[in-house]
Amino acid sequence: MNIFESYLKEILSLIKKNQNKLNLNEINNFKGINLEIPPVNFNEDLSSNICMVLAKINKLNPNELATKVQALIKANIKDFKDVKIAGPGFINIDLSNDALVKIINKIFKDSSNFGSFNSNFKFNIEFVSANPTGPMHVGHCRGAIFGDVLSNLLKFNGNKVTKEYYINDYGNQIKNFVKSVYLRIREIKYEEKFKDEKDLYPGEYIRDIAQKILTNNNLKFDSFEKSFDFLAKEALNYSMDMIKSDLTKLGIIHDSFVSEKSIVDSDGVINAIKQLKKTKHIEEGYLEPPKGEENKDWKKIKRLIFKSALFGDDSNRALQKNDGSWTYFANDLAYHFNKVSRKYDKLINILGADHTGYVKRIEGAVLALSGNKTSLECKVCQLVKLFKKGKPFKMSKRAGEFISVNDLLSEVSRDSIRFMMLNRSNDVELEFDFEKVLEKSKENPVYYVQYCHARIQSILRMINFKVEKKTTIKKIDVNFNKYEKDILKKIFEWPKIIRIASIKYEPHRIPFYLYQLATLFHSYWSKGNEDEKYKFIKDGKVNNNIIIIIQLILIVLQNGMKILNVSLPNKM
RNA sequence: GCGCCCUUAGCUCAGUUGGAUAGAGCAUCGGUUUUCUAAACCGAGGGUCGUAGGUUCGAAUCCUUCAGGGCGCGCCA
Repeated sequence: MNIFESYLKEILSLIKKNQNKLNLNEINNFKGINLEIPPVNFNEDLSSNICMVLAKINKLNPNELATKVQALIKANIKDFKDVKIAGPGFINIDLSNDALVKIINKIFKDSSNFGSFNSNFKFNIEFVSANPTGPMHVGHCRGAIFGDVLSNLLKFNGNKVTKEYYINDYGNQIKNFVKSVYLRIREIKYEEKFKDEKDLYPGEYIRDIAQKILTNNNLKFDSFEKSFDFLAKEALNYSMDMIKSDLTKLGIIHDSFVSEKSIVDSDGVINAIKQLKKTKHIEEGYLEPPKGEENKDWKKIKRLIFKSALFGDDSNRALQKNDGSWTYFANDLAYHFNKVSRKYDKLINILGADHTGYVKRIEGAVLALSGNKTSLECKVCQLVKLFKKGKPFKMSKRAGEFISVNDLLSEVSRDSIRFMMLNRSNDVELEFDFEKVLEKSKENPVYYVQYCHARIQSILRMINFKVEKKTTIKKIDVNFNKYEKDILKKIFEWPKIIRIASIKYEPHRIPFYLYQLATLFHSYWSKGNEDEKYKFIKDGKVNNNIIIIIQLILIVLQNGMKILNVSLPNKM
């Protein structure tokens, strides 16, 4: 819903009609022309760069053009109270009260969709995909919440979104994981000492899994090889249950879980390779030795190679190991071929910072596999730096020392974690101060926004006012005061925030915006402390302007927090 | 060495896909509760937007150079 689109159209058609008078030859390229809320220091309701853009294309003086356009608009568009020229050629517009009423009614009419714009794509967003070898830790949280909120945001605009989790239940890591469980079982059942070898998982949760398996089964577990298939299935189930339970507690529910093993077992790799051989993206050949540290396992052997260098990757990538078995990347090709075959319009992967080097090859792979029909965009979330008592706190699953999501959730509310993890752009590192997040105070932005909602609900309770879904207003009794106007302008900005957040896949813009909106409200509210005339409630009543304003704020808070999936308490 | 990301107030960060006088929070200093929720508000100080060029009516934003920091650079997953 673009609430100013109709005005922009009116202006454009007016200009087209008067093209000759305005000396405009080129008029078909309207790219970059906008009509939006001016910066805070300006009092006008709307602002357009139209004259500057058109003047550039037609090689005219922007100010002269603006003077003519100003006269045209003034004479023809009734909803505008005043039209001014400012700066290098901006057209600034004051709306009439009638126009404000129209816009506000538009918002009220379809309040639960206020801010969304029509979009109808089929998305697949893959996120979390934490290895099923242990519980989720704090670092996983960021990508998890990012992906979840991005999904909500895209759905808000009318897209269809599949939230997907890729289970890496294949390969050496799983072997080591299952071996760890096996050894813990031996420890419990036969009192054998747990050997702390370097690739094993020493974490306490492994013992829990072992214990659960023992409780439910009366097998001997006298050979690792013989027990493997059974143990792998059981241990992975317990592990995934842990992860799913953590995700649920964070408010995240995936629509789809895809197993790497099942992809490989159903000849997925072979099919993907067949496809890529057709398109000549795969060849048999030799690779250069790896550049970083020396690798004693490296062998110069003829093997299948994906030509990822065609897509900007540093080098081509091996699909087979020394023994001819598939690499992780080969399996991933199969998985993404599977995604492509499910006919999505757009694929998104949310990755951790340690996977940046992987982006080009996998994005290239999707283009190759789909014949350029499907695009994959990888969003990389930078590290979460955990601080404890002023010192960085390192997490390592291998070492078994980490703060799990479960630990975190036992002390910090889900709301705070969700809001906090989105309070930075995904491109920058996030400092997550354990102590700070534990504080339930103004340090924590989520409380500030929730408090805004609680205050509004308190007012509504006080005057016994019931908010109706589809309300309308007929006119505005008195002009909005400057505080109300500032809030209105912020409200009118909401669709733009949503649009940009959606286009750029940047959900962090939402918490930032909501915080700003809450600031304006708290500020206005407090004016009543200084000046009696700004008190909201007088003789048990609230004037119409305030009723309008707080209902609008409610709409935005509700739509925004619904996307974030953070609660809005009525009382605090 | 190569790739990706970052560099904006003392600190942590926003910044509208090129717009007008670059903004918040924290910290510092000073104010506001017999009053609708002080979990709040108001005011003050604080900036060569890392450096040097370029593109144009206009650059924190785009291009190039250099410097500093982070992540990665397997035939691990």
